[in-house]
Amino acid sequence: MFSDLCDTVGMSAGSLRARVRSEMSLEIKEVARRRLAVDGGNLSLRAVARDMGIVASALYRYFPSRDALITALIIDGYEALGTAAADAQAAVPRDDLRGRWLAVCNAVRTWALAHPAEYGLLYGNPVPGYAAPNDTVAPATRVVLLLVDILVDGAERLEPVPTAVPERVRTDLRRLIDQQQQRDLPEERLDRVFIGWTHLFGLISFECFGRLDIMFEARAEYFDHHMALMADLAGIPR
Amino acid sequence: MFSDLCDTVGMSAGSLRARVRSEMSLEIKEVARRRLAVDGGNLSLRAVARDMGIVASALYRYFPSRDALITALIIDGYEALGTAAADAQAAVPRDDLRGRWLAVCNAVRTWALAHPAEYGLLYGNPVPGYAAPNDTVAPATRVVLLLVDILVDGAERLEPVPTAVPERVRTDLRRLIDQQQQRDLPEERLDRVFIGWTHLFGLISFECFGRLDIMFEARAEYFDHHMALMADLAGIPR
DNA sequence: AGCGAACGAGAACGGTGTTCTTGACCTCAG
DNA sequence: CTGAGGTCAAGAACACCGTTCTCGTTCGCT
Repeated sequence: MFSDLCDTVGMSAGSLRARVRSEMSLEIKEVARRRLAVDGGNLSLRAVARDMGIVASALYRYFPSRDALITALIIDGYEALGTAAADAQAAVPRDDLRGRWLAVCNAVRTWALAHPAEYGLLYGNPVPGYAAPNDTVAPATRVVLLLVDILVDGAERLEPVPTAVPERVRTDLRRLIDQQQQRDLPEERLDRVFIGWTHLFGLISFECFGRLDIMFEARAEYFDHHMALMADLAGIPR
Repeated sequence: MFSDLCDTVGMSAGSLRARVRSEMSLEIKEVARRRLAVDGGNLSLRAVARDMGIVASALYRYFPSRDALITALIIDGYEALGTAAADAQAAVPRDDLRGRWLAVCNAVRTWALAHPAEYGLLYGNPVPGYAAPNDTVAPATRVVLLLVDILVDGAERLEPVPTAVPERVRTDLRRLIDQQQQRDLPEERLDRVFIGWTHLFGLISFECFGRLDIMFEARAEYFDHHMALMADLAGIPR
């Protein structure tokens, strides 16, 4: 999206100017991520600029506003998270459905615990006054699509799942299936994916936001236990 | 906690001063809640003061800092949410276990959708630089305790639940059971309560933070569908 | 009746995001 | 090779923000 910006400003794509410009954008985001990790959710442009030995207004050459920078961080975050999950899954044999399911879940948890502030950006409170632009919805779907892939891949080996899904919910599911061109995915199976997806991020948010701190010590086992149950619900054989 | 403050400052408990003081505190919180509902997560003391026709520094007579005001709002929020859930459950016949379960879940969802900014305060990102004081943990447990109550009340009518719970998780559960003096609650049953509890807030956070907006239209049915499944998992008979 | 505490106003400090102007620099066309 | 135009960082400025402090005023209790 910011490469677009370069073009609109009238810089030829491969020019040296454009290269240092994009490197500068990368460094700004990198420093911002570090600040985010240190300070928590409130990102200060002036602090980022200070860390770079630069004045705050200079950042506006690269990002039109603080929200734009945050948006870029969010997109990068979704992509990093999606990549981490995809890589973890790729390391598991393709026919080990349960292994892939748990690998994805654990990768998401690991990434979230390693980048709590970024995770909060992605899955916590919407930033006030800030409406997530459409650019964020595509990267945001990567994790759930990974889960879908697992069930599509192993379709014939899955255990049957109850078909009782409320009619209007089934309609929504049908629409989503059509949008994603996954014609051979039954609604009740996608339903179970969404149940696992909801639970995955519900539990990680609880852990990441500190709600389990005083309750559970064996948080890794607790997480695996939950996600194994979700795999059961999705009909993934043991 | 702020009545304590009054005492420490040296005001006799029932005095007129103390009364107008506590009324003032109430009004500040009320105005702050309205601001929160309008502006979203970022609460501005100056805006609150402006709404009250008062100067910002005057607020410091009643709350020692912005964090303290937010803490008060959080505690009030937990209590309002807990009360809403308890009231909804009380309106259902005591032996209708599933009805009570769904009533609690729906009450939480309804409250969250009616007070999204407050819900974000309670269950979203931890406020940056702000560590939840211990005063908030007790009110925060009310909802899950309501769910526990349902299963304890109907213990003999519940369907059996798999006893396979990882050892270290079982230890955590055992400790929680002892802390809450619920000696007759099996670990695997409490486990299922926590699964439902996690899913409840996971799904509501998704909905409240807008993650379901473009995916599901039948959100109420979707929610009921999920929570009914959680009731199944907890062994609540149909 | 008078003392002292609580109060609200206001100024001040250091922080924030954002805008605008200014001057230096680089790149490319003539 | 020179000049024009675009890009850049800097800095001042503006309007906010939380917080602290000081200053009269007010008001309740003894």
